[in-house]
Amino acid sequence: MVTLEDVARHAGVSLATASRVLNGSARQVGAGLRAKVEQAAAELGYRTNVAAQTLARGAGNVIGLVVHDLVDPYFAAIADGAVRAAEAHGMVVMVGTTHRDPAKEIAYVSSLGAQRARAVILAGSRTDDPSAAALRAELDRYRNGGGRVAVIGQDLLGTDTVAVANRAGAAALAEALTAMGHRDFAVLAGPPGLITAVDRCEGFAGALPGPAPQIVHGPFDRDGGYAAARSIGPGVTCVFAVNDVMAVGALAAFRERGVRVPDDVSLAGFDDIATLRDLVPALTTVRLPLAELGARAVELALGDGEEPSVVHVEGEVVIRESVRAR
Amino acid sequence: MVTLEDVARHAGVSLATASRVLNGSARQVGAGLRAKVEQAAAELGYRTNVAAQTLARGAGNVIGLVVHDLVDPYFAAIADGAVRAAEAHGMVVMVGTTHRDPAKEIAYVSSLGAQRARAVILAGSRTDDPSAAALRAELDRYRNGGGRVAVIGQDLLGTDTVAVANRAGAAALAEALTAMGHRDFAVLAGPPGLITAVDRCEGFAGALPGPAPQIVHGPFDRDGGYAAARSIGPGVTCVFAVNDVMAVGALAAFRERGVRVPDDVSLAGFDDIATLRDLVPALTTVRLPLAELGARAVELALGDGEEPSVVHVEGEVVIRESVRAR
DNA sequence: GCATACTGGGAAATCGCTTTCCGGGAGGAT
DNA sequence: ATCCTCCCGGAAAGCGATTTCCCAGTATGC
Repeated sequence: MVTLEDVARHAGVSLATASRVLNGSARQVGAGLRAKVEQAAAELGYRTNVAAQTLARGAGNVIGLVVHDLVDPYFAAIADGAVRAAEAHGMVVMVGTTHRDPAKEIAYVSSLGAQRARAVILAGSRTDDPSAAALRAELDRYRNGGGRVAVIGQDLLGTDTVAVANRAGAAALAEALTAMGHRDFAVLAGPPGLITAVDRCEGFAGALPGPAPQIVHGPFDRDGGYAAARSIGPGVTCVFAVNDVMAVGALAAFRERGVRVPDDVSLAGFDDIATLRDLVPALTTVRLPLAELGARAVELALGDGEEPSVVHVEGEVVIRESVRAR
Repeated sequence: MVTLEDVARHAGVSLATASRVLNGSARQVGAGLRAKVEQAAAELGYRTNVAAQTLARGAGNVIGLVVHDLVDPYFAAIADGAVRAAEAHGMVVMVGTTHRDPAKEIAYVSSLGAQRARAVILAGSRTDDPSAAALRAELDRYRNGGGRVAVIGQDLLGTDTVAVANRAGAAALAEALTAMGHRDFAVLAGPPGLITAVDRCEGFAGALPGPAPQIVHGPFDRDGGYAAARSIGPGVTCVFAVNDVMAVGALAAFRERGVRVPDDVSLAGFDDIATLRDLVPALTTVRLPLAELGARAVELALGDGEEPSVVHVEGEVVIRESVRAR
């Protein structure tokens, strides 16, 4: 491998000068030497050793992104946004997938700390269980080492946050559905302890003028929606799944049982994942700018680093065929 | 940050011993000292500085994965498999997305080289255009620096490869469709220069006993399928899209124009992406073990490194509702 | 014309870890 | 008891950059 020293020798300058030319520095270098160094680097095919650079500088160019599941379109979209934004800043993204295991989330933060990652971004909502304390401890340690942390979702870790208006979005959806004549709702509410799920569920229920909705708990994924939909009691005219992948599962369950959407029951989700586009019927949902969430988190984490700041993002109700007025 | 030296001092041993205990080494360390070091590390909250380790060892624990688009379920599934496999080997994955720009692909390989990444995995098929030479040059340079390269798709870069039997899979599909009574086909063939697309198209066409299929070229993504489907001529009873996302687009186009699938025309894709599961009608396709592709590529790239080896993966025809016998 | 910046170049000290090499002590064979 | 191995601990030389000083040369202010 060609090292900086090789380049310097080849160009007939000192190591310091070569470094200043090739890897950016506050100091200026004269045009003549600068050209010589650049040419030498090109001829030799020099490539910076990022590990050495990271060691010397004390900070790397890696941004860590921790998601639950890359196959879930929700996280895929966020990751996409994050990768693009990182790229624009000359950073590169390392992804970890936890598959909803809090221990793995902690392990990833720890590993990213070891990498001296510039920032870590946590996507995917937290539960309120005891492992949260351990995660917080790990994050604190990471930050004490000079790292930055940004969270996508709820503002509860005391860090930079891209906060999603889950309650408001769900409430707006509830109002829209009510305005279309629905009164008897079921909510596929996800896991009882998952903050995002709880917020959406409560936001929705709180905005309902009529009777309290039927609440069905279950996993936060497609199969969770599928299972939950099968245990909805009678008399419901409209079902709200707290995220789109659950709604997709619910739709499959309805289809299998011969329940027609929207003729027999209306259905709405939350997130507006890309794959909804080709679903029949098209799914009513609350649109979130997913790629933007990822990108904003990156910007935040790369920001100047004063007080932890919170960016608020709102959802927009999108009514599609899966809901019919009563 | 607490360094290894801090730990060594705290434990009253030398740097070398601490290193051997904490970061794995061929050499043994006596039980007494080992315990002291471990305790000191725990008390101080020591965390290895990976950058320093990489520098000293000359090889890091990063695997680079370059895909076209994380939002495409095909790549998401591959990435998921790769991340899991990497994790099992104590490695971590850095993803880059090219959005089908060959220049970006090269840039990522270069950047991964600078990271001293242990291996880079290229997913997403290549074109046969001139930039291929530049990519090859960059890959060679990377390998000369001691890196490993694995490619998912076609065996044409002279590296470790997870080769997909595109021709055979498409041929098997053609036979299955023919056996169901179809004779008049259209192929949504993707871009003319894209190897994967060409292989699937030719494999399909070559296995057809009847007249040559109608070939419609277009982009390799959902919208490409949508557009291509709209320009299919009359008389066709069955359409083969060279990948699933294109088939999904085609389905949307048909639906909009009132063409019923499978009543008016049958439709098949290739890949068996996860999102097909909730499509109506369920899509006939050739199943590829996508996550496994990613995982196998990682194994290959981490293998002992003799001759470049090629793993062959076959597709399996899966007939679903979107195809009807004639 | 002289003191005072200011500019750009280079020598050398880090950064935190791995690993080679050296050496002392324990154990086995003769 | 002597000699040879092993075995394991430590000192120190890198790994490839960045950055702080130090310095000479030139520009600036009066």
